[in-house]
Amino acid sequence: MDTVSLSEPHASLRIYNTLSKRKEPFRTVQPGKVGIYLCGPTVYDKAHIGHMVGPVIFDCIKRYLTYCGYEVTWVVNITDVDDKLIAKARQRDISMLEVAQENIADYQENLASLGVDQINHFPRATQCMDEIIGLIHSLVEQSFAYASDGDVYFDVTKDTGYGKLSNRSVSDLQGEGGTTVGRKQNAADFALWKGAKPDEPSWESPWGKGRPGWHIECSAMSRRLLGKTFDIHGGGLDLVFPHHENEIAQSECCHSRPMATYWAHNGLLRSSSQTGKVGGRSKPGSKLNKTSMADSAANATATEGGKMSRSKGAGGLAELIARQGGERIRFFLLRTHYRSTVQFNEPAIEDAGIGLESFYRLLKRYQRITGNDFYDLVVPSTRTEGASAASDDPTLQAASSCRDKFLAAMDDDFNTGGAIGELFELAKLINKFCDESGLDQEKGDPVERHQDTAALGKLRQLLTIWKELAGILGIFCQKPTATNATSDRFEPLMQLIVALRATARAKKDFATADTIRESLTSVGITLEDRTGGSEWTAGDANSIEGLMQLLIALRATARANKDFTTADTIRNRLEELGIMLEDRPSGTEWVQNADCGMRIAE
RNA sequence: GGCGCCGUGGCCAAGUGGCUAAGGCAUCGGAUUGCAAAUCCGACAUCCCCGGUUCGAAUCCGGGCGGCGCCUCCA
Repeated sequence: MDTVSLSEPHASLRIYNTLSKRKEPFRTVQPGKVGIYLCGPTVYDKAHIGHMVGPVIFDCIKRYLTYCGYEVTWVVNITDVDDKLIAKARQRDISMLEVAQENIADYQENLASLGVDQINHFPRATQCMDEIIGLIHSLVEQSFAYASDGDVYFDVTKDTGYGKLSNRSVSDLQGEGGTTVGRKQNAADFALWKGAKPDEPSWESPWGKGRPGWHIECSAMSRRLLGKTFDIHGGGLDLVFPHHENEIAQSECCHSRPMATYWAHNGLLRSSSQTGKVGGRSKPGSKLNKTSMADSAANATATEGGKMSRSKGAGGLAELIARQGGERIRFFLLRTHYRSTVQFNEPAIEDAGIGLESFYRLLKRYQRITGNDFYDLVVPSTRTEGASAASDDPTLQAASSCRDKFLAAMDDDFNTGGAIGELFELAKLINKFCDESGLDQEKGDPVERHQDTAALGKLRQLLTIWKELAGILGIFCQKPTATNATSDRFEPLMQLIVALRATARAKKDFATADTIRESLTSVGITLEDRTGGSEWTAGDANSIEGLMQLLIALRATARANKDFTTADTIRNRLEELGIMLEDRPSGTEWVQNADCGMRIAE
């Protein structure tokens, strides 16, 4: 086999290679360019969370390589022809194409939800038939493959390197057979082309009508989009054998060149019992828990333990994302090194979400102090650009050290878990800086405000570093869109409640103030008193009813205390929002005008 | 049976030969707060067991115990 000369190694980046079973310095086929091929799904059914592990880590890998100055092309293939697709199409009485189309849409929506947006090409097997047939033809011509009764098989005995990826020998594999044993010359031979059975989707070929074997599409599509030799080939650990072993056999025998320099395999997800606790406090009166319970039937597979797979009924990724949010799931997956097995369960995702929330509070703090939006910060897009000049400021020095450690972790085979540790460290550093510089305090004195200018500049620098690093992981890149359908009502109601509470606090009526806060807590809203006023966390769809009940109760108390000013304030403010209160003997009910008197409450 | 992976505090999880074993969650103290929340400070592990190599090991080697993956479709 010909050798391919590679670029000089990157100064610090190392990647684990399944082929050599060790970490290697990173070199590329073409200087400054990287080609990545990741094996995507067979789209016979909806995606499950296991399908997201590879895309999420490779999304980070591409971001990181780009950040390191490489021009990266990333391909994720889609297998849209296979036995299971055919079976599914028959079962549903639609075409194979339709089955594929549906599940591709599902897959891509899920990717988008997890922030995976770096993929350049999604080639589909059915759209690459010419390349596939050409490749098989070449293998037959070179005697690496043989036609047999409408099928074409790859002859593993002709490939001297066969088994090098998965560390097996051809003789080890000769015990196997399978249903096609009669047509094969060796038990370990595998199909490149399968002759069509009646009523199966098929394509014309020199060997008659048929369809490609599973492995050949990847050899064909990677060659078309990335060349005969490209840099990184990825996929789940379960694809090492036979899929990737066979890809190597096909491509390398055909081209007499290495197929890929690095073979990177992500660990598999395991579902584990939901009863197994993974830290994480449950919020008081949390609606999260309620939802988890309600959906526990849908997650039956997650309670069984063992490997995730569609054949075991795993699925419902879209529902999981709806429940947990894509960012949490992404963050959850990145907490663990990509080659490790991840125990997957919802409490663990919620646990990851708690950490994420502390980051959001930091961003909010930045906004509160500076009046600027964190998402407007412009960050360095490359590693060299981000390298800060030496500073004698201890805080900036410490931040720079966090950045160095973060990058060192990423350099070490994309250790996102270690990198996230540094993100937490940096966040703590920034919070501490805010605490110590007293930036949260309101300054009336112009002299003090002037002193703050330097501190504010420093704060901006610190957040910029934080955003730069978070961006490598693909988190906190863009402002989350407020999706709360109730937010139109929610904000004004909260403002009213908080104003009522502020009045109570001003009058040292702490009993009322505390009642209000506790009531909000039980509806899932946390109130935080700041120097400039109270802040609150977003509620969910059910919060509105809770807020209304709280207001009704507050008004009732005020009326009982003959505090008609407060009672009327509540009613009048609500009226301005188009909400009418109706006092009935059975209690007060509320009606939303906008909905033509349709009662929302019970 | 063949090939391979893993076992770090209550839980999750970095670290793979040498400063005080990252970080997150949880817990317990303290600062702060009207009280909280948030934030900060502090406390909390000698790394499954045994043996070996070494001046020195969680980190290397051997053995054991335990968990898991692939060898059939699978990310």
